[in-house]
Amino acid sequence: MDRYEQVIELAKRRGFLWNSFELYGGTAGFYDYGPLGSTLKRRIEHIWRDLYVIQEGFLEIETPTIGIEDVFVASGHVGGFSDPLCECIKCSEAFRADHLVASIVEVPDTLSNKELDMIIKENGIKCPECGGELGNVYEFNLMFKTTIGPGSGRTGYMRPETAQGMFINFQRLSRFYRDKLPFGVTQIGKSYRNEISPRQGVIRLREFTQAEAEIFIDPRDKKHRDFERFAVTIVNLYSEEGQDNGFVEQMTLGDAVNRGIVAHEFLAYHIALTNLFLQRIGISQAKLRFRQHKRDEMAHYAIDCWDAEIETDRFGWIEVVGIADRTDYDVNAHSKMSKTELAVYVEYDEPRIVTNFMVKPDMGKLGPVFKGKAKAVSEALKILPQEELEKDEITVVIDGEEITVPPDVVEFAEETVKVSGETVVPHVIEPSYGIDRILYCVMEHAFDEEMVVANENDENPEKEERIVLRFKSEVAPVQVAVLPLLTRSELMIPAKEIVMQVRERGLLVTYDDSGTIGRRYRRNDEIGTPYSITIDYQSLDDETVTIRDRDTMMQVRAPIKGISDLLYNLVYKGKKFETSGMPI
RNA sequence: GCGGCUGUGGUUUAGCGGUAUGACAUUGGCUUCCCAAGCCUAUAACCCGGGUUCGAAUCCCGGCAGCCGCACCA
Repeated sequence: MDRYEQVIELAKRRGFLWNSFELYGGTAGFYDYGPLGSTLKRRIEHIWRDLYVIQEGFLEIETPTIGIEDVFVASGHVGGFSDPLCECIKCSEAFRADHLVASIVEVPDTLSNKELDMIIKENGIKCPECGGELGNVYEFNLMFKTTIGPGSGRTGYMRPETAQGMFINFQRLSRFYRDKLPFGVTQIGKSYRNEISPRQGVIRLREFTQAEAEIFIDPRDKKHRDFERFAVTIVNLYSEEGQDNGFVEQMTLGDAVNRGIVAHEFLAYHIALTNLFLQRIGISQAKLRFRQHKRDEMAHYAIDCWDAEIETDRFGWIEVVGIADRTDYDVNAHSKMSKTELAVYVEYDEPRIVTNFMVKPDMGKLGPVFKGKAKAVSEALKILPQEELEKDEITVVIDGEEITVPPDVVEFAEETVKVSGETVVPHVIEPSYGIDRILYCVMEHAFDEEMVVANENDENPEKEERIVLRFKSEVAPVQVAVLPLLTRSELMIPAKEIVMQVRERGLLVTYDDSGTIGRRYRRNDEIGTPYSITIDYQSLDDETVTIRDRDTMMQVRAPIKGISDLLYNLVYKGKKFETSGMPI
């Protein structure tokens, strides 16, 4: 059994996650989160919210998981979120049609399917595997399609990313932030991709949870005002150059920006923030790196893109976060599709005096002469240069028709105006997290087996295996277990009182009196409960209980009074276990 | 989507033509019991559908799912 199997087996058995629809045989690409998995996921999301929503001030929104067709036409997903596939008639092998013609055409990804078909036939391209005839090129789109409303309805798609919901709300969000760049917005929610053949369990799902931030910044200034905070943070950078030459560099983000490895401060700041988040939830530094997208794999609209990658036992390095500079691509795309200006007016520090050449067609005269074409004529006049307008006869071309305009219908002059700012289409920095993958990595990195002495009092102590999930206490689903040493009412009653007290403090606590104390400790080790409270007969004499630390199995004794505050500080405030009571 | 291997209680595993073996876990109980102890008790399984057969978990076909390889992963 490899580590993946061990983790998945534990996850299934102890209620973290399992394949969906098991009752009916299951379907690949869908997973259920059980009671502990859901809680773990919420805690990871909660820390994400703390960093992005509370600390950074990128407030959260929620938009539908179904989108209308226009949205994804504009975003390019209807046309582009698909690949032209081509199957061999003989051996049924499927190939990317654009890859097949790559040696013949320079820009194969711009061709239509018909063009691809033609090129394949004309050049007699055969199946690279068996040499058989190739079938027609077809598109496989990875979006789930649906119908909105009854009957033929209106086409809708399950969103393939939460991002579009934020872009299309640009105007309202910009107004919410009083039209000041930079501003950010976040969304945590489900996205959907109809993967051809999802494998690798929770690593590649058809329905998955994303946590995304879209940060709208001034394209002319990609410095970050708080960059100092992370300038000395050291991360593992796997740059384009590093990938070509096979090295990963540890360096400060300040150096990375200065040396031009990371495009700019804003992107570097968000690499640091991702680094901080992943370590806070328990990803080990040694198994975390940031890989730069190589020029040819980067989406055409991005300037620079870094993936946070986590090393796993079975799958190697997997991508869990993408941090991209998406430029103004999306905002422009939606602006064009919706015919709405999506931009921010940015005032200059000092107003500028600008001399402009102004053209004012007289619509009162143009209207009666040109009737329906008047508007087109006026637009054409506006873009004419001064020397054309100074001629005795002005000619413009409307729909290929040459039209002569008398000079008296248009006034023009040079005007000096005060310009106090300009409209700017913001660029977007996007950290995009795959929460499900991250959750799996947190479980795998927390998973540990160790050999411990079974019975300390035994003369020849035997070692036995202990499975423990070493979760950071902040993400552990169950935070405290309360265990009466024996199933005796004199111990059970005070134990239940402690449960109530700890619950009041907002901690997730379980009560367990079934089986021996050792078994109950191990049960809690296996689900990663960081602290266990045990009530014994001494508790009845002096109002104290023992607290056991999951990782070291050490115990201290502390008073029942104030135990909930103590536990809260242990779980959330980094209080040291050794200073939490009398050592035993 | 293609090829190979696989599918038995919650988990893991034996059986491979006559309704199923064991382990761990789980339930209830006993025991002043601090690291999966012991004793008693109870619950629980042949992936789904079709075929062959007197009889199928076992053989055959199809489906679904998992693993490995190929392809795919904007």
